[in-house]
Amino acid sequence: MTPQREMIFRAFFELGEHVTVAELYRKVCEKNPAVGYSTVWRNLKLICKVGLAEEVNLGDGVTRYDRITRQPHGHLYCLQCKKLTEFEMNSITDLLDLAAKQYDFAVEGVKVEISGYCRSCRKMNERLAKDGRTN
Amino acid sequence: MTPQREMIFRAFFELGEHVTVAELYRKVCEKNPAVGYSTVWRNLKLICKVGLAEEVNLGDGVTRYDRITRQPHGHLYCLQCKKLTEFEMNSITDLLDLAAKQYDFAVEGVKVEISGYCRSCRKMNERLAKDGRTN
DNA sequence: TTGAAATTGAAAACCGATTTCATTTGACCG
DNA sequence: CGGTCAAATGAAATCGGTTTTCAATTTCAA
Repeated sequence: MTPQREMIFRAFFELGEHVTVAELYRKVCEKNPAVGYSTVWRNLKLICKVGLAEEVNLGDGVTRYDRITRQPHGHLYCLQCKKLTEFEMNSITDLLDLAAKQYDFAVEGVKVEISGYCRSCRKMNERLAKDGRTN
Repeated sequence: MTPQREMIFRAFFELGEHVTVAELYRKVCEKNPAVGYSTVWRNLKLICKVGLAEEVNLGDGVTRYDRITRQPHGHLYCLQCKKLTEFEMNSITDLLDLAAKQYDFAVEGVKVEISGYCRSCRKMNERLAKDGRTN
């Protein structure tokens, strides 16, 4: 266990969910600017390999890393502000397991992503639309 | 409507689901090798923009394009043979809509991916394991 | 303490996605 | 029919995140 590794692991768990390599790298640099980007990347991969996190891919070009929590959860991804919100998914996983069983498929992981528009972005859009009309 | 565009649209719908840009490009080149890769890419994007397909991201580095079908469906992704299988998802989307509603989230799209091991890969692994033991 | 194995940092390589730009083409209007 | 102009194309360059390379350093067990 090198000091870099310890620092990276700590920083990862201090940060919230959905961490990117760049974010973690920035965080680690605050403590020790000498740590290399590739070291951060490799240790993030390691965290996944030992089962403490998993990669999340939203198709926006960057890989995020999610702590693996006791509760399976899905993601609400706002297409406008890009914010990621989690929702609990207990009842849904049962259904998914059932679906997989029909194909004799051994489930390792489940990813559910709902994309759309969050409340605050919709409100903002409504306001902007109104302003637009009155001008 | 240019001949390239028509050819690309046709080819996309002739190919099965989960098409990559490279696959479509190859397919189009069979008919007309003069068509450029970027044209294929741009038209694939266009197909998405007009609502005939959507991007699928499995985190393996390449973007796939799925025809939008009447039925919402999820994906079974075999971690070993990389094969993608679809499963019908009517009852599940109801639950997901419900979950989104609790966050006052306006749903645009839903993606469900189950990763794991398909039947045939598991069978093969069993066979290999047995062979290993008897040697 | 010592040597093998693991880890690190900097830089380069990689690779799919996307953009640039000069050129061609299609659609529309008179 | 021309003429024109916006849209589309093809080749090549660029972009940006990911991953690898490699020499130097560090860890750790014996």
